[in-house]
Amino acid sequence: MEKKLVETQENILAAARTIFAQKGLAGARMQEIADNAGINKALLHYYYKNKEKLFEQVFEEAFKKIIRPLASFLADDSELFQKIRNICHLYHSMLLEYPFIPNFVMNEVNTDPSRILNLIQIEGVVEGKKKTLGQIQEAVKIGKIRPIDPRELILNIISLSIFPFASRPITQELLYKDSDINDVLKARADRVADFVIQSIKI
Amino acid sequence: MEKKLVETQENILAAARTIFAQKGLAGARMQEIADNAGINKALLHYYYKNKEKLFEQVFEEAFKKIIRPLASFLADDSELFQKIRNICHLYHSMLLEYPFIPNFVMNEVNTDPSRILNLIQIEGVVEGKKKTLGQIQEAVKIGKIRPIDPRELILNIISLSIFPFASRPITQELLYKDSDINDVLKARADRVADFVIQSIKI
DNA sequence: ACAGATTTTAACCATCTGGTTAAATAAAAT
DNA sequence: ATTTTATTTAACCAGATGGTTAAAATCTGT
Repeated sequence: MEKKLVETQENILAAARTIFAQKGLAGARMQEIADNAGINKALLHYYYKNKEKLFEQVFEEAFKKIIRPLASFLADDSELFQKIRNICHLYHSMLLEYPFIPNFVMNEVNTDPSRILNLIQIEGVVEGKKKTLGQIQEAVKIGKIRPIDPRELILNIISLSIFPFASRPITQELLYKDSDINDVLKARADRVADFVIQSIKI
Repeated sequence: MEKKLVETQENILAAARTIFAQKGLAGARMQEIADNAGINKALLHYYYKNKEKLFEQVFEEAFKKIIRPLASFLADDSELFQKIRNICHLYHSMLLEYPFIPNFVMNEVNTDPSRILNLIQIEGVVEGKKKTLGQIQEAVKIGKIRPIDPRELILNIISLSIFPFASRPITQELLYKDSDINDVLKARADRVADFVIQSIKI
């Protein structure tokens, strides 16, 4: 019994992820989510009281997928260049599996910024941040890397890792019309890390 | 008479930009746009037959604001490093004025990718592209810059320029909670150009 | 076979929303 | 002054949508 219960729930969540990611909270239709999950609307409401509750769960999952690689990076004790390679790989492997996440999260955060305020504290981001900002500052001081604002370095790494996924339809049409952009993105983790390291190393 | 006609129309468009950017096509309400424009719903429909037509105009404007700096870059005859500085400044000054555009465009393109297919051909992007891709390849060949796929270089420049605006709410909360992120973004054009050039130059 | 949980069917409802209409007013152009 | 255009008011409508309900049917563990 447990099995079917969980299975149906997972069908609903998978459908909700697809529809919400494509159309957003306002554009998604409960009927379409039900269809996509292979059930009917009544059963959908039997599992999730209302659209908002279902959305919250999907959004929270997605947001955590975005914030976790960053938290890992900030808490990582490795040497700086290795850390950079690590986060690039974390983001790229996550985004190849869930390419819809950046757009989805950024869009809903834009619509209702208060949604993240509760979610952003958790996951141990705060503690790790101090450590890594200090590590970068130290690397600048001892002449291991060029002078750069640590926050800027982090922002650059994230921008290079995430933006190509968020902008995929345009980027594909504009730059990779002939080739397979998925292969491009697959190979990109190493390239991004090299690009960043090349820029800061002395 | 002309004056008032144009003024009302501009009020409507300004309101539509605000509401559509915040809530998307599906989430926007015609009543809210009318309120925001200081008119009533009947008059709004007197100017724009329906929501879709109004949205199309707003979206087209926004998309052109995104694509034009890129077209400029691709058509630019300057020396490569100067071109990179140029596009970084173009994007940053545009986005400081219209910070909502990246999110808005990426989101709606994601919802309905066919929307850009007509818009992407125009603006002389196609011709310029060949030129700049060749220029970058030549720079690699003569050893002016490190080996890099030209499309990748372009994608990196755009990622670094646009992503921080698209992700502003999260970035602000995460990295720039104490400082004013607007000042950060204002100073960023030069920093991004330097970051890129530093990475590719030999 | 029985009890309890899951799923379907199918109808229903209240509300919201895009869009319309028609008449009255105000403003501008002639 | 008269005509034309812009704007308001206020009511209305049809369709979509989130959500509910109740009864029947199906499944599952015991």
